[in-house]
Amino acid sequence: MKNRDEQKTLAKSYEFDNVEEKWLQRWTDSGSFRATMEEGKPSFSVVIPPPNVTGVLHVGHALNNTMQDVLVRYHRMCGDNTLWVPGTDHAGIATQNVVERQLATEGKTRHDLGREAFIERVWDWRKEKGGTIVNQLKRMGASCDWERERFTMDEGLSRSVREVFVRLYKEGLIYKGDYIVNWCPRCHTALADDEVEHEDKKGKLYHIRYPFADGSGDVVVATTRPETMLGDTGVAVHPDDDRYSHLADVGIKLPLTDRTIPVVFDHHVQKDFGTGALKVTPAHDRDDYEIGLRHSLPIMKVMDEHGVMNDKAGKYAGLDRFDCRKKVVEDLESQGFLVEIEDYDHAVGQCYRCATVVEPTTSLQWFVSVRPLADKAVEAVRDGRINIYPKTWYNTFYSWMDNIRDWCISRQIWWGHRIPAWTCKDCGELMVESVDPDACSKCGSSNIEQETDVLDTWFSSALWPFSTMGWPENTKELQIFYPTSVLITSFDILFFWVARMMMMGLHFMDEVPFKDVYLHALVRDKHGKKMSKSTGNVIDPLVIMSQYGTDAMRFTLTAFAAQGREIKLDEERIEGYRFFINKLWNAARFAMMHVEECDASITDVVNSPEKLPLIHQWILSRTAKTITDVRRALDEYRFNDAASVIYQFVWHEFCDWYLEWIKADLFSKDETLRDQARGVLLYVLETILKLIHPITPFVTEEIWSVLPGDRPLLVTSEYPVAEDWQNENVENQVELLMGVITGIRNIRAEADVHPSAKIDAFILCADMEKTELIQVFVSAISSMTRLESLTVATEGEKPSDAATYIYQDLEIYVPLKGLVDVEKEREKLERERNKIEKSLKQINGKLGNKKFLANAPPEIVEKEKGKQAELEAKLGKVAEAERRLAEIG
RNA sequence: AGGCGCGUAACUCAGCGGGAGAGUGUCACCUUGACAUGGUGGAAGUCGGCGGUUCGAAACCGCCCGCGCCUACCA
Repeated sequence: MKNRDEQKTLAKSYEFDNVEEKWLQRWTDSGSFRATMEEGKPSFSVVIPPPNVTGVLHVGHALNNTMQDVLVRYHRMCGDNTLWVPGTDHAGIATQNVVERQLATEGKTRHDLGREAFIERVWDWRKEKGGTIVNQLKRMGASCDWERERFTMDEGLSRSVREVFVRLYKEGLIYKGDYIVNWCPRCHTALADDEVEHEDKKGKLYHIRYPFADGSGDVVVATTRPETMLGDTGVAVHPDDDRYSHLADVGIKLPLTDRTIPVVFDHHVQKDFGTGALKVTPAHDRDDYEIGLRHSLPIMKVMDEHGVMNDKAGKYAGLDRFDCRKKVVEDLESQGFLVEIEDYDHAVGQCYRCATVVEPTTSLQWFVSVRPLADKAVEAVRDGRINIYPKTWYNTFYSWMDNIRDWCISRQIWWGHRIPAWTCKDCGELMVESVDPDACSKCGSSNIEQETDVLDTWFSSALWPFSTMGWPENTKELQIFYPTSVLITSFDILFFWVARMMMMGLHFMDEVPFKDVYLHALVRDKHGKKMSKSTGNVIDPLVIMSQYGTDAMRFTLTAFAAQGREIKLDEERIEGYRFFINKLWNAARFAMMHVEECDASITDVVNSPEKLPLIHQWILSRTAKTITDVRRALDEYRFNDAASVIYQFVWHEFCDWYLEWIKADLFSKDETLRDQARGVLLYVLETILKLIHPITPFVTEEIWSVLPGDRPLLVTSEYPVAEDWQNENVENQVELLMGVITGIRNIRAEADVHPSAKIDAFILCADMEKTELIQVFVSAISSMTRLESLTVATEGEKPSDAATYIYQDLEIYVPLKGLVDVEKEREKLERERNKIEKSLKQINGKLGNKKFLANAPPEIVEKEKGKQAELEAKLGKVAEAERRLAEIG
């Protein structure tokens, strides 16, 4: 695998540029990301949330795909049949808008081209620009099976869409009807409820006087949209509202028109809002529409699809809806109907694609009856076939599903899956077929016409988990990889997408589309603000990757991905994690100095750890623990925990302690000691590389490639399995030695002893076992604390004129030959004593409390007693040191 | 209006019933045979407030104060 000429000394610091490019190429060339489908292996599959084909990688994508890639790489290394399906979404309105804008620069509209030519133009655009986001995902190292890339408009997926539509129609779950929908006057299309975004806006509330037809009085109504009054077909009041009970037979003379409209009684009206009277415009308001239905009020549309007033608006015809509003208000005022204008903040619905104010309007649309589908989805979540992480989303999910309305799936645009429905122009028969018909199925006429509407983009993405695997064919992929293992996506498309996948998957596959759903937070700036171009606080992952390297970005995102919290991303943190990558790099560089010429089999020494010196047993114990913790964290989607466990282990255990500790052995003339050190060192380094590879694939693969021996690529190596090496006794012993070392270093630092100055130290400890242990490690301790000599005894003369440090029941003394700053030393001891006394007081309080002794579990009581004894011993030592200090002073 | 979430060291956050933690920053000292993108040591917190449950609360419950987000048919 490795060529001789590739072997090189590792550079002094990690330079990612060439490394990243190189490995992207090799992973691809070696087919490492290709899904395997071997018999008898567990399978792990993920489908990517398909980014819009118009998309450009933003930090949300970066987070989402890092998380997926971490899991996918982890499971691939675990030996599972692993599939990650990549692809993009045709993004109906968004893509059409992009191409329309392009046409606009040529002074054309899509109507100039006509439907077919326009669609061709969109395909051209896609061929040219549609690969952008895919290439950016590749650059991140996303280990998708790129040969299986799908597009929601490609042939296979379009077939699935058509099949689903036809089946749902034949089952009676798709219907066509004239209903009120959200209409975008700019996009000229209907929008689903969740495609409308609500934003609080400052508006006005207009109070208008509606006189009775018989001139006997009037009623005042309030509205934020006075122009819609032209379409009013009634006034509604609450049936129990005494103020209006006499109006049953009185008509209303609608101002500015010559129409008379009835008063109806409806429970929907809030008695205490305004005057308790509501104007009813069934054609332009969802609630009014429903009131209208209940009372058989006529539906009168006064606007066209551009949001311009139509003939029904009388003299206002031709005015834009907002101009009309002004004019209507003027006229009402001049004719004395306007009572009052009040400032009023309220939520205004806007198109999620173009932010145009949405106009609720009745029109002929296609709908899915979602209730039966939604019930199945809810059931699957309730009985645990689908788990949602973090748990907090269950409530939101259920309440949304309980209130779900039929889904409007038709869109009056051109780019998308055209609805497979034909109408016979002769007999009016409606045909919905999976194969294009050429004649009417009823009268045989060939004078038939296909529906011009296309389907909501989310209709095709709802099928994504099975359509990408070849449905409706029963493919091997479906057998092995469906249901997928986990869906990782942002919470904001829980309903747009996740819920609909559940419905479609359960309905057509009779099985959930994924077993787990992990909903991650949105990435915000370091102050918690939404990133936006206008605020200028956008963190661009492409810039980050160039500046800090892809691994640093991936590690940062992984470390930030705690469940259920918004992610505040701070560029400084990315820099910090880049230092970590460099730290790992240098640790490897150091290791290479010692193992470069060795045979890879030197790691065999770990097979009998009990024969190894203590420090190696210690690092192997810690390694086993780390493997266990990382695996568990990844299995439970605790990405941040996985990252921090690794960070802590690599930096603070492997580098800070282990590498420093074994230097002596590595340079030793004793071959056994040296080879043991080399072997364990190489083993632990290999394990670390494997452990972190899913998070930081590039740097680990690079280091791996220069390690001794012929080795397959890291990306397809086996993920570490924890051996039975955890050893509490070993860890306690090393902990004690570390305490001693820290104590001596502390004395040196506090006493301002120059780091290179060699000094003597004494340790007194009554515990035989401990003193013996320390005896064995005198040389290691001395070299790590730069001692001239270290004397250990169970009892003996306490050196005078010495700085002191108390650790457990040990007294550590460093004689300073008149250099002891008595005052400083006294303060230090006092601080120490205060600290001990404080905790001791707490513990004594507990142990003196009968209720505590009676109620607390015995092991807790024991633990507290142990702590008490330890603290008392330590307090004794401190007191003694203080006494001696007083003698000197 | 309802729902959800968050307030822990200067900053960003972890911990979510048994001795207050990490990273960054900060201070002091240090180019010791991988790393100054480094090492060693230190300082730093009434865990938003008030009550309650408990032998024991940063954690559980209630209320309050601040801050986000989502949903909603008060026109």
